[in-house]
Amino acid sequence: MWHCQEVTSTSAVGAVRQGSLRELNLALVLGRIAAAPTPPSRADLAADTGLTRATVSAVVDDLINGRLVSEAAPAPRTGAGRPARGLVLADHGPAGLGLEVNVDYLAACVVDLAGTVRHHVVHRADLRPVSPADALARLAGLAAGARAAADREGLTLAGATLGVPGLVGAGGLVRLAPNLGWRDVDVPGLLADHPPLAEPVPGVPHLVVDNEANLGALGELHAGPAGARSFLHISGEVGIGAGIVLDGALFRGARGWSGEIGHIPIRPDGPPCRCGGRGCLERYAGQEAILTAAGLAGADLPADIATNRLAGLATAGDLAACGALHDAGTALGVAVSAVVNLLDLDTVVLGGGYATLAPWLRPPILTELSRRVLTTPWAEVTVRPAVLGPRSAAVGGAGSVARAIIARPAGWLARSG
Amino acid sequence: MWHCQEVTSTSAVGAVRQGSLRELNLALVLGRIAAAPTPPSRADLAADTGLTRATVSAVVDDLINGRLVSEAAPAPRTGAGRPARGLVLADHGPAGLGLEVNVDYLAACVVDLAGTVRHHVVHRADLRPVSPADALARLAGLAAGARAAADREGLTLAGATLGVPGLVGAGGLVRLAPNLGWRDVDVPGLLADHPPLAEPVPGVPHLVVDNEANLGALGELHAGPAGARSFLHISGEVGIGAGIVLDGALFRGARGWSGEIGHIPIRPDGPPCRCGGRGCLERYAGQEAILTAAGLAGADLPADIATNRLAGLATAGDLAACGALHDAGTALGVAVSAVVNLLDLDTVVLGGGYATLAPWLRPPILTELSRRVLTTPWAEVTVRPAVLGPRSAAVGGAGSVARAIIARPAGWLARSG
DNA sequence: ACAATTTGTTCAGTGGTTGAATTATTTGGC
DNA sequence: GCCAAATAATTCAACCACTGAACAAATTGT
Repeated sequence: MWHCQEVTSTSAVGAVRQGSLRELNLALVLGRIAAAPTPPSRADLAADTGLTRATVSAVVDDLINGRLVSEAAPAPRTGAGRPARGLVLADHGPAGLGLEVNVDYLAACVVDLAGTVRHHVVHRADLRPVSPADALARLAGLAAGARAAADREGLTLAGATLGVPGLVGAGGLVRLAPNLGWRDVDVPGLLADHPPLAEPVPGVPHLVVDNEANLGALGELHAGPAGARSFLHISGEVGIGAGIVLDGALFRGARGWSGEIGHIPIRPDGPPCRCGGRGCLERYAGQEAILTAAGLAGADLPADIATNRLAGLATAGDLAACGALHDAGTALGVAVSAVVNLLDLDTVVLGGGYATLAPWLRPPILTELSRRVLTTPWAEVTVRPAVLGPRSAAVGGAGSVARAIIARPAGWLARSG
Repeated sequence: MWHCQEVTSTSAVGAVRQGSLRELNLALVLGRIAAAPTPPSRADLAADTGLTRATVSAVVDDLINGRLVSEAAPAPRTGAGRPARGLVLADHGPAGLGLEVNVDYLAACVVDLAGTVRHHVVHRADLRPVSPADALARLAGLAAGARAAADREGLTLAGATLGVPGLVGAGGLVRLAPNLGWRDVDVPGLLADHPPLAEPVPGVPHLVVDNEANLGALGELHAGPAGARSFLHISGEVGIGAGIVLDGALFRGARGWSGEIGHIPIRPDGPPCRCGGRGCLERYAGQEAILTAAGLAGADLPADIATNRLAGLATAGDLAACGALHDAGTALGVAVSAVVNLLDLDTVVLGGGYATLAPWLRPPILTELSRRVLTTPWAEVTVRPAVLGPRSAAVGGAGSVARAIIARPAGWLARSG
């Protein structure tokens, strides 16, 4: 008579008109095709979704005609019966364009519906002395190349996402990117001079500008293990950012500025931080702090080179390097303990520069977690490096465009008939 | 050509069958009636939702027949035309039962669809020496009284929610309620001996057991200002818990154990905490810490009496009391800064015992926030006491049952025809 | 009294799902 | 080699819920 069960709060969706039924079922079926480990048949989908086979057939026809799905060999089966036709996401339909501006490189990539990276270019350059307009002009060049590559592959770019290392406000305005030296840069305005980078598709924004750590988290969500629905993705660059994925969706906060984990207070009376606070995490686990403690501060190397050298020293057993990483990991562990106590996450992903340094950061983080997290006796917390490695923002951004189409295929289908 | 806009991740809803259309529109229309500041007419709802007036009429007929909605005087209007008939949530339909077991009281209340508290009983008793079975037996007595009250008012109890000050696992198992002395208590099992407290309604669980701070947050969500969609509700009792509301939904975490803000590390090398960590917030801002600092530790008073006395001393300008509250507020401010940096929340609600102490806690919290939150220059953070006051969990739990029916009215309508 | 206006209902029409029957294509037994 | 069994996919009449327009109802203002 008594039993307990959660009521998942039905998110108040808008008006449900007549045609919404088809829209919803297109999204439902396409989502199942995307999530299936092997190419499902129409019959599998009918059994899986609860729709009738007739409806699934009609829906799948629409998806195939719209170049979102194509037929392939199904999962092998034994026994009698007409063989199934497997359904997979099309490799010749829409694709997402991912862009990234960071302190010492530009990147562009193209990701198709299945999440496969079909094109990826990284252009190394120190962007700090370059004006935002010039940096974005160079980026537009990379984007044009990516578009040509997409055309060659038979893909249609349906939207673009740009990652920047900073706070992004409404309308793509970059409020503050301290390590790039940007302040109140109107990115869409500056990119408007260049030819548009994607076809207009209803429901998919032409250009989204987002924090680099957020996009890294999205990349991890789609490229990482399928079960990971809630996790913290920490991006250790010059600053420390974090993308928070809750229940399979990026959580952006009231104004889109969530994830500023670098300024969580570790020691309230610690050394002052440029943010105005004291004892922020960045002062203990930021790139500068780690390199200084490891004795690599004077070299003034590009970030990725310095990180690799640090990893090399630590592998060789260098005491200063190991000590620096241990201390940084301990500080990270204190901050992550706060986050896990607050949000009850079961997974923490080390991304950005931390992806390379994960072997040394992980043990002290786990030590602090086991010491400070209340629920440790009942539940493990997994700490692992990002599967996409240190430069995941562009891929994550491009993937998020592809996922937007999978989440709402009706927009793409309405594009041109 | 370039513009920026978020793609809200369409949460993958289950199968969308034929009848789902009606289910969704029932929820849509009922939700608008619940959210409207004044009783809307059918025509208002049609304009508001985008459905046709014909559809709205049909949907409203179902809702009225199912005793979820009733007609009332509409908002006054000037000008010509047939007068509208206003629609309000029924005061004679389903209602939620809210229960709470806390350290020094039991509570039961009945909340109707509109969120009105129709019955509320608080039974003061020190529950620490009482066995869980006895405590729940007493609670069942209060619940029976609440059910009788609901019958007298013409209400039908559609579900119950029980709040406890501790970690709740799957199936309503209370893993740990330290201040109550409970460990691995099977609450639904112990309550099964007593007559069921609510009618079975599809889609509404008979009994949900949840953390008291979570329920307080839900109460705040529904009783507080309509605009508050994301906030942190801090419940300061013997321990310090928090309920996190994100985008209008309670965030429970991977295992339902989110909100353990009391064990966020404030000073990593601070005094040891009973959780095994060091320098946890609870050691600086927990009830015991505050009362000790204020010189009220020896009195061994019930929590609410002690809190009121402390507030009295602070009002009178007592230096020890003011200093204790200032220090506690500062520690809270450090922890809240971490949370706001991480989640970018725009509102923090002081609940539980903190509701009474808010006038003294607020200033030091704001000071720390302005110092430590990166986005302070662009965005204010509101810190305010809970509108439901210090004993909000039972009301919040009962309200969540009512909201579950509003979110999915089809279950209630299918109940008996 | 009557036009204007707004609300709410009725009703034929339509889009999309349903469920059963039908066709298509393979395996396995005789 | 042929046929029964089995599974996949399609076709089609029925049905459900929404749509849009016409209509009835109830009030205000001239």
